[in-house]
Amino acid sequence: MDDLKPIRVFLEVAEQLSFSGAARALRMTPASVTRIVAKLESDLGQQLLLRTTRKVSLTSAGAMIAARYKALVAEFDRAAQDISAANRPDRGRLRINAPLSMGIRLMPRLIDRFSLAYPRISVAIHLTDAFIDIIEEDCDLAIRISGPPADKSTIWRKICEVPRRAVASPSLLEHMPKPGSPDEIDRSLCLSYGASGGPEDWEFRSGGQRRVVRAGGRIASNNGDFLAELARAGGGICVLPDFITHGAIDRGELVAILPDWQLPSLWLTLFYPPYDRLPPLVGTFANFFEAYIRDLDGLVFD
Amino acid sequence: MDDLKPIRVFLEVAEQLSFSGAARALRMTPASVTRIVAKLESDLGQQLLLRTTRKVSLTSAGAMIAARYKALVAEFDRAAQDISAANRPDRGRLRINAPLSMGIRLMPRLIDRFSLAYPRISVAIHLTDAFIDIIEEDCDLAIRISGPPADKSTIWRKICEVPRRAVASPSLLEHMPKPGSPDEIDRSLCLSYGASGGPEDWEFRSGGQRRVVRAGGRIASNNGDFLAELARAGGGICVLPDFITHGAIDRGELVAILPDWQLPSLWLTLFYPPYDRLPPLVGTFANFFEAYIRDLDGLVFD
DNA sequence: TTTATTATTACCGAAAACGTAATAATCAGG
DNA sequence: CCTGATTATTACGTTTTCGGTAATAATAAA
Repeated sequence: MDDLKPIRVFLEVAEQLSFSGAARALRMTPASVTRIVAKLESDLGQQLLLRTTRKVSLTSAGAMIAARYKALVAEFDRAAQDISAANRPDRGRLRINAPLSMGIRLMPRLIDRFSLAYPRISVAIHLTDAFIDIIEEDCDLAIRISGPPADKSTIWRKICEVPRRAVASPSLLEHMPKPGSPDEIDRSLCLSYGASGGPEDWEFRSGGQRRVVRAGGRIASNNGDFLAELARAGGGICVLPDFITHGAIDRGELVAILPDWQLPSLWLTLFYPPYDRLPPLVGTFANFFEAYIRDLDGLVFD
Repeated sequence: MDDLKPIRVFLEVAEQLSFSGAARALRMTPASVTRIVAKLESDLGQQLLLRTTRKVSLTSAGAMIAARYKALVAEFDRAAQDISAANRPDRGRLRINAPLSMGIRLMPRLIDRFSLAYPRISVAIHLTDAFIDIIEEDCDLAIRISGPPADKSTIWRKICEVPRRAVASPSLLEHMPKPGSPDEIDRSLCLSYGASGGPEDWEFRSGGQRRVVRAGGRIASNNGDFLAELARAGGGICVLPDFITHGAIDRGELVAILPDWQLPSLWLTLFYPPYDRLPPLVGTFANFFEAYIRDLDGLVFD
């Protein structure tokens, strides 16, 4: 009832006005053609063809139905062809998810280049800092900046590391003793970053030493740019990726504190939904993305 | 590859974003849904759905393909509905074949009435006196006037008899002795009717007597009206159905000769192609046709 | 009349579809 | 943290369907 094959067989018979001719054209036996057309007629409840052993012709109903189905089958084939043609690495639609601060700095130029290189690929960018459920969200690929991923239900690909440093405004530093070690940091001044609004652990390392500062100040935000602005205004100390702070540092609006102590880098990672095999389009973007980042000079986006 | 069922299943899953939900909606087991969708993905060579045990979502390709196929399946269903709705006795298209002389007199008014009674049926009338091969010609029903049919490859239905008589013009009769018996007819004056142009046998009966006149005059035609006109002009004697000659007889332009001798009537017959079962539309017309002829007063069409 | 081709049917083996049951993974609630 | 419920999936056995071969009846050409 839902099979196009009997319809195709009938159309071939209707065109050739011969069962055996249709059988030859479709590489099947005349017996099959007979059976299939007979079943189609039975299913439709109307006679489509008039046959003697020597002549075949269409009934009125048969002619009408053939015309109708011919157009429909052609449309179906066109759709099937489009669908298989769409399964190519250089055309189609991509839904990309990226974090806000990084997305605003990096993605516009990157997507512009990508779109130039692959004009047949359309891209939808969704920017959010939420820890999205990559499979519930409708996206083909998510860009995240975080620590090494632990989630096993997703596939990820590390692109590069994202160095961070602790920064504060010069004005703030004037009013407090310049810390020589993490232990000397005033924790009430620490602006913590995170979705929960809870405290954040800053793990400083220098040589063999390791100091953890629990940054649970009065102010927290899930947005790095907000924290950077706050720090620039003298509101506290925060730990942020360099790509957020380097502009302010160059202009002297922010100063790196504890320059001899390193913080563990975050990872710039591509997350995939649990594909059985990667769609060609996603692979195309992933490769482009990796190459673009590699060619950047030290993750300085703007 | 030509089956719509996997597509329907996929569309249901895509809509509900649930395999088991789709299974319930389609009255099948979740196992079947899984298998069918998996096979569809394999056939298309692309992943359509992302699934964990708890969440299902569409890939980019899946969303595109679902949209495309949804429209196509809807069209297919519409076509199927149209086709089954067309299988009704009161709508559709009829191709009718009728002989010329009779068709011109009878059919216009008949078809007009028919069309009024069945406004949803469209009719194509093909007029010809040729002995058509009803199955090679594209027609659903043929009206013929002839002797009792012998063809066994067609189905026929006798509607009524068509009386004939021998006629000539009054002027012709003035110049020859009025025949009292068929034997006295001048055979060189006999105009024969027939497709072949060959002689025609006229079988006169009166009481128990029987006389056969081989009408093989100098002039023959396959058109009754032509012969009637020729006879009216004094060109000879011919045997024609009353419906052709009665007008001229009423006006005195033709005169029936040998009024005491009867010629065997022809049959007005409906011929069907070798249907396994009669299409409803054809039955509708056949019944209408028979009733129309029955209500006519002595086959006087005009 | 003979021969060849046609559409059809019966029969049989192969392939596909289906349902049942079992399994692993995930979420909700106590 | 644990239990129960629901999910998608897979394995297995059965049933159904499909397809080819061969035989049959009918027709056209030679």
